[in-house]
Amino acid sequence: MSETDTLGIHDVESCLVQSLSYYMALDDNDLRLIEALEKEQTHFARGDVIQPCRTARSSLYAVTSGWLYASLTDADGRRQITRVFHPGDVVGLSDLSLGLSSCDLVAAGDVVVCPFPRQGLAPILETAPRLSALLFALSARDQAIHMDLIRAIGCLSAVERVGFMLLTWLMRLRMTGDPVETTIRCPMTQTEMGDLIGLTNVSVSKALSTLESEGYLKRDANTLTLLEVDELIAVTRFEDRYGELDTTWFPES
Amino acid sequence: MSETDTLGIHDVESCLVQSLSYYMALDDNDLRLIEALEKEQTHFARGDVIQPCRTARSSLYAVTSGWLYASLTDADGRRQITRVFHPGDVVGLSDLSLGLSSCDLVAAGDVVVCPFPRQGLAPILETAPRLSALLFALSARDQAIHMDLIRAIGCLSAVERVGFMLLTWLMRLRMTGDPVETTIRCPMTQTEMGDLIGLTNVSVSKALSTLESEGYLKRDANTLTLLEVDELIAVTRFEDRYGELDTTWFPES
DNA sequence: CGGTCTGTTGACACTAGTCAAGTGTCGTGG
DNA sequence: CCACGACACTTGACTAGTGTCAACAGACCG
Repeated sequence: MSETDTLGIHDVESCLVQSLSYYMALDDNDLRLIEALEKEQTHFARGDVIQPCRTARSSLYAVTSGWLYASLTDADGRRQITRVFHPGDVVGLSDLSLGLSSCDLVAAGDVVVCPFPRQGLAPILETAPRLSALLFALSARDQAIHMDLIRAIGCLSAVERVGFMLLTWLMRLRMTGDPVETTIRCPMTQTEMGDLIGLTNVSVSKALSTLESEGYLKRDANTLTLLEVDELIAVTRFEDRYGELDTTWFPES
Repeated sequence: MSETDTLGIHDVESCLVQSLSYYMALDDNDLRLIEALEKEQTHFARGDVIQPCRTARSSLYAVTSGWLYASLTDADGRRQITRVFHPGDVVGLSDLSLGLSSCDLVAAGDVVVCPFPRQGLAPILETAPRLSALLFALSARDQAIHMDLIRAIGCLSAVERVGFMLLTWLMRLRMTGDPVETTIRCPMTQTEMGDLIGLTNVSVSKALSTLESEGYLKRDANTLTLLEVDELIAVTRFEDRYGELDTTWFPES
């Protein structure tokens, strides 16, 4: 199931450093603080519950590789996925205010994460105002992403919702990868996709077929290639939240 | 439309102080920093747009009185309300990361807010680690609230969604008011309610009638009284996010 | 080889949307 | 004081988009 190792990470460029420095220059103190968060790595396999719902004082995680998601399952079996995380993301900011975690964290594929306790944030807040501001901004961006999802589920048709989901993933993957990429290697099943955007697996299947027949999409195994990105953006009224981060209000370094 | 005054706020207990000190003891430095955020008050009337979508370097607001909401209107007229704010809430944290604001901010009734610029956060981050942590935790709680809304729109029936919405408001109002209150004086129209939970005004009307006929609810003008709170919580699988805030990870004072 | 999981497709049901008519309230202006 | 329009809400008839159910195909694995 899972395995913990204590390998140093100094030989590889830290995924969290890469992700955070995308937005802001990090000084030596920032780097040391971030490194402290990533000193432990844990592996999970597809379907593993990384952290169950209602965990007390839940951990935070920096994602090193793979996809994972936060989900909530009702007593009657209905499941809602509220957020999908990719390498470089910080997981768990949304539960910081809660004594018990609000979601299951589930590995969507094979995953490597670096868990760290909430107390790991205290030294950052005390000694690194700019890094604190960056984490604050990332928490804010998570909110913007949630609001976009609310709009998608509340306002868009089934086909539009699926297109929206694919665009969200593409723009996120472009942030830490090739900025003109059009292909997504997606480890999630159609049932999981449906649980994310409020549809059944059947509707997802039909929507993907429709997108394909209308020329927006090419499929091959679990690889999805978007063919008409700009048009899809227009149809779904998609807004990219990953491209830029406003840092003008941050404290001076 | 709107009116700005420069009255001191020292004579009345600040709504923001009241709301923040509900969770954490504030020291003199904290109080001075918060006071600086509330030095200006602005009034708006029902329907006024407090701040339009795509505003550059959007302001933050502390809500003094009244309800307001964040909404997004599509070109084809569909509108999604993503969040409703009440007195004591901090508005705008979700747009901190964005150069242009993602939502319209609209007054749901007559409203008094204290606007302050994003730069107002910098001195807090630099000199008040515990207050920074509290704001961070509030941003996290906003996320938890968004995730609950996503679940409601994605998983619940029309009647359940309306019940969920009423419970959310009730628990929020209990936080800064009477903790056993069961009555909500709601300034929002049924169309606005529908835009919040992904329904039409017609469905909201029918759902409210159903809740009333099943004994969950009593209505009188725009006053709503919940009669079977515990049962409604069970039916909608509602989780209260307002009761407690985990402060155990905060830096030492 | 059989079992499990994922995805596809078709028939049908049902929830919520759409449309429309009508009521009640409020504010304005004659 | 009443007439009028604007707006919020209610109710019923009908429609349409997804959900539900079921059968089946293909991939993978023990």
